Amino acid sequence: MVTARDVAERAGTSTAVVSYVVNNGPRNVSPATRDRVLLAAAELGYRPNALARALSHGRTSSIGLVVPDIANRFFGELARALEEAAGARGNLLLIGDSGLDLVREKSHIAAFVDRRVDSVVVVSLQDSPDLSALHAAEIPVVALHPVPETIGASTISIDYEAAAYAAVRHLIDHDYETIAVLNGPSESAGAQQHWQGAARAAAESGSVVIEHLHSEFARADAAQLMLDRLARPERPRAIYCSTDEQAYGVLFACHRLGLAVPRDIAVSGFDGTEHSGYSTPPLTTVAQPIQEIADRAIEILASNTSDIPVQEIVPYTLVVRESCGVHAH
Amino acid sequence: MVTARDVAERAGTSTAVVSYVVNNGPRNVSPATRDRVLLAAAELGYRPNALARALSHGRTSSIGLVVPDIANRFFGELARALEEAAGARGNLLLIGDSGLDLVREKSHIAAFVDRRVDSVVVVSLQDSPDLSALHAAEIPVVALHPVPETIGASTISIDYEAAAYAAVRHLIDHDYETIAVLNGPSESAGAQQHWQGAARAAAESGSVVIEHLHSEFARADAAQLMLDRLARPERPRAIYCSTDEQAYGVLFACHRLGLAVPRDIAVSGFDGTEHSGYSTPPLTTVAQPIQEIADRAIEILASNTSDIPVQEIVPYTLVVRESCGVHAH
DNA sequence: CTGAAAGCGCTTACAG
DNA sequence: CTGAAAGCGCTTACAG
Repeated sequence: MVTARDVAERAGTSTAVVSYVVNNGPRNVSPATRDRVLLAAAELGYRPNALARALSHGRTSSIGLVVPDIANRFFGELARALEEAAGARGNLLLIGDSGLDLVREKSHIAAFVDRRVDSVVVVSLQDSPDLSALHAAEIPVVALHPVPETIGASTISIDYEAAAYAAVRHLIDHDYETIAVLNGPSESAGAQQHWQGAARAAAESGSVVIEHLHSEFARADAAQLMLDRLARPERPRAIYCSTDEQAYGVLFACHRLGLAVPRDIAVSGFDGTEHSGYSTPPLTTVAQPIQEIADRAIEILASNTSDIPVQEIVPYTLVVRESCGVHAH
Repeated sequence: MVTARDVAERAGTSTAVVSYVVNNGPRNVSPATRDRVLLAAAELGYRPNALARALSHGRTSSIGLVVPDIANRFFGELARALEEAAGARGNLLLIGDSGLDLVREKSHIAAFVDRRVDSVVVVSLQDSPDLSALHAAEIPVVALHPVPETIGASTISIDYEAAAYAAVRHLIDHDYETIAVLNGPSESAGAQQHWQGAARAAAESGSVVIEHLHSEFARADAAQLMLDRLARPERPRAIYCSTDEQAYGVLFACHRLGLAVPRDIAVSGFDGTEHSGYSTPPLTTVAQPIQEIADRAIEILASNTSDIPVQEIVPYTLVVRESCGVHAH
C-alpha cells in the first residue's frame, strides 16, 4: 500500500506536511504545497493507515457495541441507528453479537479493549453485566438498560417498570381478568422491571389474576412454551410479552392451536420494531424510541467531559393495534 | 494501559521475550523466564495492544463483512454464522451495514481498506459491485451471490436460477395457473436469476401465465405494492417472492384484504431463516445453507494460497409448508 | 510555513 | 535462551 512517505517524496515535502494536509491541521500549510500534496495523494491513491494513525494519535475513532442477538430485529434496528449516529461524528461502530451466550459477550468486550475502542455501548444479557475490563482500561460505557448504580456506567433507557405497568393496565382496561406475563429468563436485563410493573397494575385492579412465565427470547422457545401452556385448562385471557419476538411466538402458538387473536386471547409485545405492524394480526406493543436512544448514547459518549456516569430516561410509546382487542374505552 | 515494557521490567527481561511468551513464539523461552513473564502479565492485567501488533505484524486478524441490511433476519443469521466461523480461527468480524444505501456500502468498503482488514465478505446491493478499492489494496474478497466473472472476486452461493425454477415449478405442480413473481429492484443482486428461473418454469408448462413485479426488499414496501396489486381484478393465484421479507409483506396484504393463504392465494418465500416456520401461515420457502456458506467463505479466505478467484455452488433446500397449499402430489 | 526526529506499542531478524 | 535495535506508518512537539 502507498504510505505518507511515498506521497511526501512525490510532492517533494515531508511526511509531517502530508499529515497536516490530510488532517487539515494542526499546522497550516501554504496553498502551493497543499496542492502538490493533494495531487500526489490523489495520483497515488493514498489512504492513511488507520492503525498507525490510531496508534500515534491515541484515539481509534471507533465505538464498540455489544448486543445479545444481532438477528433480533430490535437490535438490528438499534445497531443501524447507532452506526448512523456514530458515523455522523466520524466514528466507526464495531458490532459484537453475543449470540445469547455470556462467554461471547465477555470475549467481545475483551476484543474491544484490545482494539482500544474509544467507548462502548452495551446491551447485556445480564441484569448486572461485568464491565471490569472496560473500567480497567478507562473506556467509557453506556448501557441501554437499567444496571445497578454501583456498576459505574452511564445508562439510557425507557422506564421499563412504567411501560410494563402501562401495557398491562391497558389489557386490564379491556376487562381481561386473567393475564399471563411472558418474561425473559429471570436474570436477564429488565426482567424484574417487567414483572414489577405488571404486578403493580394487577394489584391495583384488585380482581385480576396474574401469572408469571419465563421463556428464552427466541421466537421458537416462546412458541413451544405457549403451546404447552395454552393446551392446559384455565388459560389466560391475555398475554403480556416482554419482547416482540416472544409475542410472535405466542401468535404462532395461538394459530397452531386454532385460537383467534384477539378474540380468544389478547397479546401485547414490547420493543416496537417496524415489523410489529405487519404481523397477523398487527401487534399492540411498547415502542422504544430507537433513534433517540442511539443519538443520545453517542452524544453522551462524545461529550464525555466528566467521568461521572449519567442516568437518562427516554419516553416509550404504547402502540395499540389489533392484537389486544377492539379498543374498550 | 499497561504495556509490554511494564511487563518486561517487572519480570526483569526484555519486551522481545514478553512477545515470545505472549505469542508462544517464534522463539523459545526458558521455562523459568516464561513463568516470570506470565506472572507479571497476570499481576498487571496486561492486554497486548491489537493496533500495535497489527501494525508491526502486518495482519489485523480481522475480516470485514458488508451486508445490505443488518436488520433483515437473513443477514443477521449470516453475520452470526460468519462471526462464529471467523472467531474459530482467531479472527474478528467487522460488520458493515449498508442500510440499503449504495453510498454507505462504498464507505464501508473504504473503511475496511483503511483499517487493513485481511479480507472481506460482501453481499452487495448491486448485481455488479464496485470492488476496485479492495483490489487496489490487494484484499481478497468473496461475494455471497453471483457476480460477473470479470470482477475478480471469489463467489459462493446457491444456484439462484435453479432455486427459482424449483420453487415456481412447485407452485405449478399445485395447478396454479397464474403466478406473480415479486422480485427485488431490477439491478439488485440475484434479480435476473429469480426471474429467469421462474420464467423458465412457466414457459416449460405451456399454459401458466406469469407476471413480473418489483418492490424494495422491506416488508412494508412489499405489503404496499401487493395491497395495490391485489385490489385490482385478475389477481394471481400464487406469488413467488424473491425474499422471505417480501413474502411476509404479501402475507400481511392478504390478511388486510381478507384473502386467505393458501386458500385464495398461495405464497412462497426465499432465504429460509428460522422465522419462516413461525409466520401465519408458516411459509414455503427456499432455504439457503447459511452455516455452510459462512464456513466455506471463511475457509476460502483463510486458505487463500492463490489469488485465483474460486466459484462455488452450495445446495439449497425447498422447504414446503402451509403457505403454498396442501401438497398436491 | 516546513523538516528532522521522537514516539505510539508491538514484532522480529540480528548478534551474542 | 536472551537483549538491543530497527521498523511498521502515522502524529506532533520542537527548531528553524
